[in-house]
Parts: sequence; structure tokens; C-alpha cells
Amino acid sequence: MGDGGLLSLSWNNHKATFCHILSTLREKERYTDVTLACEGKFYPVHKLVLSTCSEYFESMFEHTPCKHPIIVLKDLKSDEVESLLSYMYAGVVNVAQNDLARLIKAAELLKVKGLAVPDEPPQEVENRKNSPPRSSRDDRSSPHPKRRRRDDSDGVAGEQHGTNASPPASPRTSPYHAASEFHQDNSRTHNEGHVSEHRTEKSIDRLEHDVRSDAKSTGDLNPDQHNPAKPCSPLQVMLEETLVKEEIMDHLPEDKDSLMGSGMDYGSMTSDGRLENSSSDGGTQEHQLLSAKYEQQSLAPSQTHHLPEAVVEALAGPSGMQGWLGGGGDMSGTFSGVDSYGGDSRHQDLRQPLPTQQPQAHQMVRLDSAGSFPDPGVSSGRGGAAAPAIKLHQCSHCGYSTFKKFNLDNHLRIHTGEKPFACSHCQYRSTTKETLRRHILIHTGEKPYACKVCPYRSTQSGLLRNHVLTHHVNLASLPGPKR
DNA sequence: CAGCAGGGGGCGT
DNA sequence: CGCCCCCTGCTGC
Repeated sequence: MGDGGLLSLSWNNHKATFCHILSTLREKERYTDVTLACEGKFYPVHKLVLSTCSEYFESMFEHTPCKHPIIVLKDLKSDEVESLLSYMYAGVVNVAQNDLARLIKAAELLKVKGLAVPDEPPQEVENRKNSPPRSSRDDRSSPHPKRRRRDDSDGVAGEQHGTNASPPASPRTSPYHAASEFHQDNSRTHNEGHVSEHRTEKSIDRLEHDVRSDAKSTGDLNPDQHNPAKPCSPLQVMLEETLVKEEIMDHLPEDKDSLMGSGMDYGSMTSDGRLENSSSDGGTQEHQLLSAKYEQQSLAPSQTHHLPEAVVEALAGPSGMQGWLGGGGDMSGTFSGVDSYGGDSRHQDLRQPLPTQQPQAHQMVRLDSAGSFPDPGVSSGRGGAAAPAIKLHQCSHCGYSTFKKFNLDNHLRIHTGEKPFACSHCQYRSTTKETLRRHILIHTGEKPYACKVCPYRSTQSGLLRNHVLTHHVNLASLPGPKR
């Protein structure tokens, strides 16, 4: 600029103007590139703004190549979301005293700067491994003009890889918990995004462990806050609160193996359900995996014992599943994921999208603890050629999930200790009627299962089987026992 | 090894 | 929901 001296041009109302424009853009839904869904309501907003005001979103977008993800906020009220958006866009929000605590809590979940997290002044951001420096508020000083912004997909995609790959110290990087998103624009080189979650207790345990250690070791969960003192990682907090889902895009990958090979790591989900970066390619298979499991289930019943776990793992965790918006804003095609094991009474519909999804569709995941999301009874039976619609019933006490409500009811008694079925012959009580029925055979002396080879009889088919295996396994005629 | 019981899934009604 | 089957773990002989 010049030789004549340095001139400082100042836009006096820059801040106000900026805020106003942003708000206007939001109202008009112009340039919005992410949609927040809460209690059935949708809020088209800008990644830039969310990223700017929340580390949580920043991290999320960083790992979400999707052009227009839909983030489902669970356990947040729509009014809280509205207030937070107002706060983020306008820098101010009016809230009743009574609602303040709630709002703050919501802000904490989303790590909204200024409300829940100390507003970080532009500073050395260099140590943030995963969250690259981002300019602070637009009107603030921004030392590095070139800083990337996260509002658009390009940057994000590019950074994502670099980001994840770089920090040796923090192999798993996904700072955000509870939510995970993954998408990819199918128009680009990678195609799929995926979501996955693990629900089994085992998995959860493992994941939690991972998360914690990650948080602890890398601190990248909260990169900019450097909260060494914080006793428990913010992750834990968000863990069960916010779920995000993401959708997957079609495609398949050539390397299904990668997924399987990764040991179902699905991009390493962390306990909170966040998807650790499964880079863009590991995730693809989620769907396939899923469908494969379903098929397996229907084809080989006897081997499906662990199906739920597997499905769960494949599906989701706390965060997510993938779904598609059916055409035109219709959410019916949503494939929702399992949400965090923290929620209760969760019932979710799993929908498997057809391979032909509209490329542009938003991707989203939904967690509806409230069932708010439109989940019309879209159902195409599970075995059908079309997308299976299954209602997943999850135990609020553990990671157990089942597609049958009845099973869940029985299962819940394990936790409640309730044993409604009493034996009329003794003091025995059971949690399920079936167990009692089997027990009563002891008293009646009935042994329905008879060995064809010897006089042996048993009350349980499994016992007969074991008997045969140990005594007659060499005989040609295995039992065909029974009743 | 056999007996029992706990948990769960599949299938039919 | 009911019934049946399967798998698994524990216990006692």
C-alpha cells in the first residue's frame, strides 16, 4: 500500500453491521450451510457463525466434510437453541432469570463462548492441535488474515486430513463428543460419510476409556480453553447430552475391508459417541455393514445372538446414525442412529437408506429422546428389498438394545430386580415367564427333551444337546429329540 | 457332567 | 405376547 505512509481505514460500525447482516442472512436463510434440529424444529444457520462461537461446532465441522449437515441436538429445548442462536448471531439474548440456568447449561453443552466458555481472545492458538486457529469474531483483531474459516466445506475437508494426521500425540482427535458427523459430498473424491456408534456396554466402556484418555492426553477436546484444571473433561458432560448424527452418502467403497479391517473401529468411536475421525474412507461401510448384519439375521437366526450388539456397534452410538432427508425436506427417510446410552426410553428407528440417495440431501442423524423427529411409520420391512425400518428399543440402564419392545421389558427387570413370576411350588421367582415355565418342569418332573439314543431326558434342549455331544457325538443319529 | 437359571432372539398368533 | 430355542455361566456331584 503505499509509499505515502500507512493509513488505517476503520469501519466504524463494522461490528454492528456485521452482526446485522449475519442475522439478516440467517433470517433469509441465505448461505446457510448447516441445519440444527431440535424438538422437531429446524434452524438453518451458518457453520461460520457456529464455529466462531463454539469450539464444539468448530470441531464438529472440522470433521464433517458434508456440505450441509443437519445436526440434531438432543436434550436441548428448542427455545434454548433459539436463544443460543440469537446470542451467537447478535451477541445478545434476553432470557428470563428462571431460564438462565437452563440456558447456561445448554451453552455449556455446546461450549458457546462467552456463556459457557471463556471467550478466548485472539492469541496464540498454535497449540491447538485439532482446531486450527480460527479467527475470532470477525471484527476482532485477527492477526493472521489467512486463517481458515470453517464455514465452508473445502477448507474443512482439506484440513481434516491434515489435522487428524498430524498430531502424533493425539491420534484420535475428535474433540467433540456426543456428536459426530461425517459426511462427504458425494461430488468429490470421497464419497461417503458415515456414522457409527457402539452401543454395547463393552464397547461403551472401551470407548469411554478412549475418550478420557484422549482428552487427558491431548487436551484437544478443548483446545482452546486449556483447562488443565478441569477435573473432568468437558466431554463427559456432553457425552450424553448431545447427539449428532450424520448421514452417509451413497457409495461404496471400494474398500470395505478397510472397515472391517479396522476392527469395527468405525473410525474409532469414542464413548461419547463421537466419531473419531474415521477418515473419509473408513466410514463408508456403515451401511453395508448394517445391511449385512440384517441379512445375516434373517438368514441365520441361530447365529444372531449377537446381532444387536453388532448392529448397535455398527449403527451407532450415542451419536449417530445416518439418515437421509427424503426428498424435499421430508425426513421420513431418516435412518436414525442409536443415541447415547445415557438417554432413556429411547426408541429409534433405523432406516436404511437406499443406495440411491439424493446426493444433495442433508445428512443427518437424529436422536430423539423425545421422539420429536418425524419418523413416520416409514417402514419397509426389515427383510424387504427396500430400506428396513426397525425400531430399536434401548435400555436406559445399560447398552442393551433390542428391536422388540417385549424383550426390552423383560430386560428391564434385570435392572429393576422385579420378579413378577412366582413358582407355585416353591419360593422361586423369575424375571420372565419363560424362565418360570422352565423352572416348573423341575417340580412336575417333566423332561420334554429325550435322547434318541439313550433314555436320557432333560428339561432343556440345550442340556440334551450337550448330552448328545458328549455321549453320542459319534453316532450317526443325533438327537432329534424332543417332545 | 448334569442341572438350573439368566438373558436373548425367532416366530407365530 | 407367548412359546420355543439358543447360549452361557454357575454349582454340585
